[in-house]
Amino acid sequence: MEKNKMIRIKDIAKLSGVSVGTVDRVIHKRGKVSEAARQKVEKVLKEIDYTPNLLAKTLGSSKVYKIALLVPNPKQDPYWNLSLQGLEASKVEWRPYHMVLEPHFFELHDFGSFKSASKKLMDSKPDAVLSAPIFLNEALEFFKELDELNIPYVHFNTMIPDVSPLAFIGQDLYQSGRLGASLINLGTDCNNNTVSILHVSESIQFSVHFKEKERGFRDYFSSLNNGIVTVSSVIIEGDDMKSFESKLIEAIKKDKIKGLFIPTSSGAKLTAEILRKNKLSDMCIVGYDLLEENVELLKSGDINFLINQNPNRQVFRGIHHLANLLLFNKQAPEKELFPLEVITRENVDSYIKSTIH
Amino acid sequence: MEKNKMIRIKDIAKLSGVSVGTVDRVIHKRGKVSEAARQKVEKVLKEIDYTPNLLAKTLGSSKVYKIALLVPNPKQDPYWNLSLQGLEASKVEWRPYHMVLEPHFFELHDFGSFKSASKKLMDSKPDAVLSAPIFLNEALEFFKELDELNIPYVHFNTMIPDVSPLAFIGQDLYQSGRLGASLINLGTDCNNNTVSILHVSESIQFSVHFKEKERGFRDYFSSLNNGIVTVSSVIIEGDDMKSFESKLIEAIKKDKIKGLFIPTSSGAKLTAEILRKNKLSDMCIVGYDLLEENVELLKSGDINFLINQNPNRQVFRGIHHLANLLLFNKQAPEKELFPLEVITRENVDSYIKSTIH
DNA sequence: TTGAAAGCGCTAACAG
DNA sequence: CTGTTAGCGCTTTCAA
Repeated sequence: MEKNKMIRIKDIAKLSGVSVGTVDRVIHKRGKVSEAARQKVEKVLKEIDYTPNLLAKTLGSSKVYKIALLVPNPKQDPYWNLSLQGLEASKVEWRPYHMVLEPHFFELHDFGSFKSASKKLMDSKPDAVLSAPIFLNEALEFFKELDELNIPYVHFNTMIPDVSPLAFIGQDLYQSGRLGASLINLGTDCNNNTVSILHVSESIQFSVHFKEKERGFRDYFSSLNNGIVTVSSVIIEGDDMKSFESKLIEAIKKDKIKGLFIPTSSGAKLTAEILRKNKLSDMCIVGYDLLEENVELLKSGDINFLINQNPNRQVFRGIHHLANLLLFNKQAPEKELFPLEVITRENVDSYIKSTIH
Repeated sequence: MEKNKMIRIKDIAKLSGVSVGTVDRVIHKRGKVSEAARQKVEKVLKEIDYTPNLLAKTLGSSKVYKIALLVPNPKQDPYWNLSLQGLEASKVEWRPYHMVLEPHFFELHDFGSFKSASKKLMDSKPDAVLSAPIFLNEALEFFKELDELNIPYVHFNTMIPDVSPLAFIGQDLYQSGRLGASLINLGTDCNNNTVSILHVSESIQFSVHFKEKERGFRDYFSSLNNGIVTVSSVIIEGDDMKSFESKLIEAIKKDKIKGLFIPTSSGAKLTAEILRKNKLSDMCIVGYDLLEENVELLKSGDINFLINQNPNRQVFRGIHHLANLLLFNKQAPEKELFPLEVITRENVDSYIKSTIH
């Protein structure tokens, strides 16, 4: 079944008639090898299937790898706080392999703080970077810089154009929108309804993210042929929060809205409070992510579904790929798409209890 | 932040005034240590926080651990085939740590084959066992034997009484039944319906499993106060397959069944085929697990929901716990409950694509 | 440009 | 009973 013995550098050395030192130099391209020796070794390497022993490798080496994280300040937004939990899990996972993980935070609505955070990050000379690509265009120069210095980086949460990270970790946002639509379709009893997508104080920087979800949402309903469902959209801008309530209520009354799709994780709570206050309880609401407040709302029946983006695991996997690259030189898949998890009142506890996930 | 240096056996030796050999003997309780030396070392151990370096440990040791798996023959049932995929993932995960994983199969309906498989398993002298506890009572003596030999074992899939494995990995089956009920409740348009749980050729051995699901299913509907839903149950026994069709159709007609809950992963296909043949399309069906056939049915709209039990990951986690025990002496949690994953036509692809999960 | 050799932290065999 | 020592496979000097 299994190969009898693992092949060691020593074996390769013997086979190619050189010393272990030379083999090591060839494998790691550390130069200082004659053309003749290099060819002999590479010939052998081609013929056999050598996998270095990770244990011996990190035990024998003093090199410490540093992976830097660049994310919005978790104190500002519970969503990013969730993602940070993945960092802690990663720390214990990789500590044995000399991997140091350092988060760098910036303020969501302050480009200046992004500038300075990314500067500090670069100063720390990381071997790799995991980043949530906020401030899209403005941050392009940051990714350029990483490219130039040959520092590998992985993106998560939102896929952005014109950048080619080593990998992207996240969900299919279009499909996420479709799923949200299908859940609302399930939850609203009859046809002949209006449903609406509610954009509540979304950062402009994320427009791609929410546009994709909206596209999926609308496509789902327009491809539905059994009933007439109208899709509208309500937009609540950044400092519009005072008029949020009146605007929302007005739209609901005018369009007879029966279903609300809220693509921001923190929008559900604001909305549910308004609906409750105005005694509008026959509404089907789909929100995002297992924030504590959202879990409450699900249990109390104020909202009907959540779609879980699993930000903590996104970070965990992002670091996994980076570590694998640094340690084994193993290429990550270009895209790792996460499952679109449907959370209801009846399965939410099972998600919260499952520690790992 | 981090401790400056990791503490090594060498340090402990110096602190307690003995040699590394003695420290090693104390730590591993290999005897051959004088009371005086033991006390000195243990005093130091108590004061500092020593964590052995796993890399050095497995590198320096020739010990190979063997974990045996005892599961139904995957060729007989696609469900168990899924679970076996977790084995392959575990193999690559743990190979670097000298962990050998060996499956042992038995036939689902043949107690004799269970006997001989478990016998062979014991003969292979495993260091730990992961098992799906089929043949409940009949297998008790097997677990007794493991207890006596002090071989740790973990159960997955179904929790059984009167046995205390190191850990149980699986789902809350009662809640799973409730979830199934809630999905059917969503999927059937109006109230005043009959819904039914369909027991199709379930192994008697699993009765606990299905009883729990049924209990949750019934409880959900009886706690519902907004509509009158009647719950019936249709039982198709092992060799009753010829009369399956007539029996099912008869029940549907008689009770005006609008929703079917099918707690076996392989039951959905049989049922869906019959319904399609008899042109009964306005039925809400909830089945289990991402068998290829079930995925097809979900996509074609013949069934409405699947609840994913994630058997492959159950195996993966079970082995994870066992390996952690053998390697680090790290205790596993008594129960690891998995999230109850809701699969619909709109998110099924996202689950299939996500390799890891 | 090369080979030899000294670690990395732990285990296990071997003399005392 | 106890200390010493030779590996485990790889990295990283250091001479040659």
